[in-house]
Amino acid sequence: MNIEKPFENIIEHIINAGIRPTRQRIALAKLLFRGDYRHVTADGLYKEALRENIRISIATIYNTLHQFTAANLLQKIVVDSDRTYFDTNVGHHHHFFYSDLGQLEDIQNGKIELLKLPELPHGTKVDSVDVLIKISKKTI
Amino acid sequence: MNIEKPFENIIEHIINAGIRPTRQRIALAKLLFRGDYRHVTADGLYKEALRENIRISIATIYNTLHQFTAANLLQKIVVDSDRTYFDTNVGHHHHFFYSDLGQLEDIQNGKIELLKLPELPHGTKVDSVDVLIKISKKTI
DNA sequence: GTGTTTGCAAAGTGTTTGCAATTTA
DNA sequence: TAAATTGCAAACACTTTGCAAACAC
Repeated sequence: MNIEKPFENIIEHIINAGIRPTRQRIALAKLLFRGDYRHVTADGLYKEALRENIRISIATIYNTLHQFTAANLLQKIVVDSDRTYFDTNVGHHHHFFYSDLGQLEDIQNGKIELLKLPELPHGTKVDSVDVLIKISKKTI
Repeated sequence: MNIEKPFENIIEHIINAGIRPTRQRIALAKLLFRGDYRHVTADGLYKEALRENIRISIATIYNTLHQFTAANLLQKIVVDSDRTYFDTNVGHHHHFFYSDLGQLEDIQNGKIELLKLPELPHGTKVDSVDVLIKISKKTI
């Protein structure tokens, strides 16, 4: 059985990433990194923080999301042009997007495979390959 | 050899789509549908129109792009959260995105293949499957 | 003529920024 | 106490909207 000290681990986590563990950043890290992978938007995380009585401004939410992203604790996902999503799963993987709900869901690695990549335009290199499967409720 | 009347064809094109061929819409359609497939942004198309001495407002650019999209003359592509791209190629295909340049390029059909799609969450159906390959200039 | 479309300016949305006050090390 | 961070309000970029004037049929 694995005895954890989740709180300290999260602080270590962000310290190791070279980020000063301020009250706000610790609070957000606790929301983000305690448990399953998550997909959050700035506004969603802000509301969640308020609900949990974390005193924080939306500016700090944005700052923190970007710092965490720069430190590779989060990954930015582009799904629709209205809002930016951040994924706590920074490994390489693809996504379902529930168009109806505006919600992202990871596709397990290995559940999808790209056969045959096209040849790249001359003098370029691949930065990322992303598959996005948009889904919606089936109507009989 | 195929003798075309591109101007009339374009008008027919939008009339067939159930869109009234106003001066502005014809002008934009001529920019968009005369020749190779294109990827445009609202602002890019606006500047291009101004350069060609087409008197039009940015509001009308947006209206027209949306009407054309609703009529399936254009397809919206989500690449980055700062701007919306519209693709004159409405067939199913995937994209390269030059991160450096903010430019989209079609991947020829058949150049990429998805092997194995994941099973969908229960009660859902696929609306679209998009592959986006971000590329940038190779630095030796 | 009548209903549609245009263009302007104003409003809206999500995000970023400048800067004084606060907090961290 | 020096340097980094926060939070507010203002600024921003892109997009949408309300409405009177112009246009298409």
